[in-house]
Amino acid sequence: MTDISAIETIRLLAHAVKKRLALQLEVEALGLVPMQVRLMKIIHRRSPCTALDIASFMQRDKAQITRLISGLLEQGLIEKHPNPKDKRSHFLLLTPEGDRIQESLSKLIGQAEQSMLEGIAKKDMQSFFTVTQKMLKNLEKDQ
Amino acid sequence: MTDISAIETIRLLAHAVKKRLALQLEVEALGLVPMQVRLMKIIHRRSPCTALDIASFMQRDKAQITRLISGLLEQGLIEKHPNPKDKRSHFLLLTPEGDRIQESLSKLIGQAEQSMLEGIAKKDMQSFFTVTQKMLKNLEKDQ
DNA sequence: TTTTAAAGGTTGACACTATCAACTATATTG
DNA sequence: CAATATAGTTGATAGTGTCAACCTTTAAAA
Repeated sequence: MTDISAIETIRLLAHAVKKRLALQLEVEALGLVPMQVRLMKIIHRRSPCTALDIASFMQRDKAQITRLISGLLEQGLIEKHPNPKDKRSHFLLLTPEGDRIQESLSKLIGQAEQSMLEGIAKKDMQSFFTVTQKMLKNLEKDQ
Repeated sequence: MTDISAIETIRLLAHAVKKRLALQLEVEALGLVPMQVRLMKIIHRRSPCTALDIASFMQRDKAQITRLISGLLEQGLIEKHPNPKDKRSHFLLLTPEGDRIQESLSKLIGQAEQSMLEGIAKKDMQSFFTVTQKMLKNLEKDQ
């Protein structure tokens, strides 16, 4: 079927990415689900980082993020630190073990990304990011 | 958080699209789930169309597609016709009611897509399709 | 200063999405 | 003709996702 819409293209691409990375994660057998890996990346990159920050960035329900965080806490991959400015909230940080796993998975995901981008010119990727940021902005406005 | 990866961009975009369309679908109150709407579009566009065709196009498990099809059959939106060449298989077609709903939803989704693409130059969209097709091809090769 | 409203996070409940395995009937291959 | 593969179905289960209600804390309003 040729000539599919932008929306359908985005869906197919996202699903292909998801399957590709789920396969890899299964191979690593770390007992993590894909969403947890994403959280670890966010916690790694952003400091300080709260559940609300994550929910906001990923545009997900707080309930879902709370559950994913619980799982990571149980596995000793992250820890909670009190937020000095707000007793309700806590800062999330990777433990040494969490950091090690995050690094390792990041390498693998980076490789998968490189593979996905093979043969695509840098300027085309720049255009891709410009376009997708605009799409996101438009979708945000629609809400 | 700036400078996110292509993979994370794709995920965020797909989720934003999903939420946007799920909201709209809820407003229409048709008793359909988002995946069923996608199936109806595929059945509308492709003739003949089998469960396998859909599973293949969407890269999903046959079991999932079978269940989605069941739901659409129950709601009288599609019907099965025997495949003269293969007794195991059947051709799927929209009923008049299904066609009407498909047309109606297509208009709405088209509008949502137009809204999402507002302010994006035609040549940039062409580049977007070129890039995403290449990404899909690369991901396929990886499997 | 007190009252009211909102917010950060949690828990219960439930729906949607998704895959794997095993199965039956049919088609294909050797 | 026998063996193998396939189209679709069903059972089972996991992952994703949201809504509502709640508690404690913070912020805003009176």
